[in-house]
Amino acid sequence: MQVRTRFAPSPTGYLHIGGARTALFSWAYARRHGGKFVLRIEDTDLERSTKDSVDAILEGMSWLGIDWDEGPFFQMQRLARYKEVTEQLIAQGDAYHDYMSREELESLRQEQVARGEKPRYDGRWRPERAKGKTPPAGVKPVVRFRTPEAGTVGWNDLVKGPIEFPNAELDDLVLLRADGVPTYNFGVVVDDLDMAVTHVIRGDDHVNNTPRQIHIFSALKQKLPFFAHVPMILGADGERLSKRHGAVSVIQYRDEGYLPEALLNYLARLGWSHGDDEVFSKESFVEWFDLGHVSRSPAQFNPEKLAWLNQQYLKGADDARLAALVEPELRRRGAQPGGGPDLSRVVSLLKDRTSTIPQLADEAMLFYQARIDTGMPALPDDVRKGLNMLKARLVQVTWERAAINNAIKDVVKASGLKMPQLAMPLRQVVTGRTQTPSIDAVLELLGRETVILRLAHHLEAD
RNA sequence: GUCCCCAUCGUCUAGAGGCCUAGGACAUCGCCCUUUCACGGCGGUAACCGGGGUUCCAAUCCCCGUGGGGACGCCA
Repeated sequence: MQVRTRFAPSPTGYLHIGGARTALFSWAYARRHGGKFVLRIEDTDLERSTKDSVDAILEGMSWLGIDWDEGPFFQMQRLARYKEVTEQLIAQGDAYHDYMSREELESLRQEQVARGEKPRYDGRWRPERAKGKTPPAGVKPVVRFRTPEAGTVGWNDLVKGPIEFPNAELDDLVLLRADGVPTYNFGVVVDDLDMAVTHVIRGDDHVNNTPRQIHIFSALKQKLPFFAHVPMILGADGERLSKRHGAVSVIQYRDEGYLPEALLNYLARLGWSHGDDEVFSKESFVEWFDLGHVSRSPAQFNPEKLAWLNQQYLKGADDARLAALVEPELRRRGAQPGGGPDLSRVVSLLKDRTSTIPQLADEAMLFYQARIDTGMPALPDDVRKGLNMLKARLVQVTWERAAINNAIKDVVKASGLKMPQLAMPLRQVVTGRTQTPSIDAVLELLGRETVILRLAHHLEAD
């Protein structure tokens, strides 16, 4: 049997973290088993579905590197098919027309809730109950599924194990709205069947839909796919992930300077594990992925760990690639990266000190600022003297790190200053900062001209 | 309210009855490295929700409680 999985988002917003992880697991399962991964857009919510959302979802997936083999298919282009299946179900007696108005339904629900019952359709238009009733004029009916009333439905969930529902808990769900658009539970079943999906891997929030879908599969006399329900991702406070938790959109992480491989690794590791492995490639993930090691309980999103992972990937990333990501950030900060030292070398020096691209850009700014504000009080005389000595030495020295370092050490010796007494003011005068990489490396990259200029400027002004 | 699911350090997790004095990672604390800050290295604090069973033996199996999450739409 060829494994076929799918990701079926509804285009009502960006691709969020939870959806991305579901997609990732589904994708990985297909890849792991040499199967196919299908993308299907569930756009039957006419009110909320947008083209922009479709684009945003595809963009998010592409950025993460989750590729699909078939699709995207759009449910709204398959209406004829849903109608056809509906008619078959009606003919079989497994579905029927329901003429209840929304208002009637609403008041029924209110009564039920008031009585402490589960709100549900009461089956008043079921064929066996509607005998002799004449449909009200002018009402366009919906089509409802005739759910079995006795017994139980269950399945062996590949993540959660056996799950069972009493049929008495289920009511007759709407399959087709009056306008001929299918509802979620119906569209899913028809599509998963038509697209030959073998493994339905989806979010935990669909567990309650599964029994309804199983009934439809059965009425259609089709074999069930395997179901695997992966737990939700919660915010750092344990609440359901939402906008107020900061970034929840995949694209937002791109824009905030995370590397796609880092987010992918983080998401893979959230709710799934492979022993003690923490940092692993996409290839390893595909090779190792299995549903048996997916956690059964919800996981809290932890931004600190994501940041750490991003730093790991930053450290190992190619300098030219990082330079290309940092450059626009520098421009945004008003710098002209073309004028200063080679950005790749700057990035190489700084990349293991930061955890995101914008932070890297912040650090890199010192190499491209036209003017620096040292914010220093007046220098003591001996330090002034030392810096002047150093300036004189630096004018002549071979411009490379070791020689610069020797010059600094010589001045320390000659001036009687301690290393920190000279090095700290030097750092601050030249970079405007108290924390930088090794000062000799910074000076080398900055270039003789800039260093002398900045030294001279400060020593005169002081 | 009803139904479904879940429960190991603050967080992500390892753990399939004896390998557990419960392991790893993030975070946190301390030390080392160092001209600063990082990086890195070493070490520390920190968990099996509670109660009953089953068993020679339970973090692992069963039951009850508690807590958390999810679902009850002509949304998906």
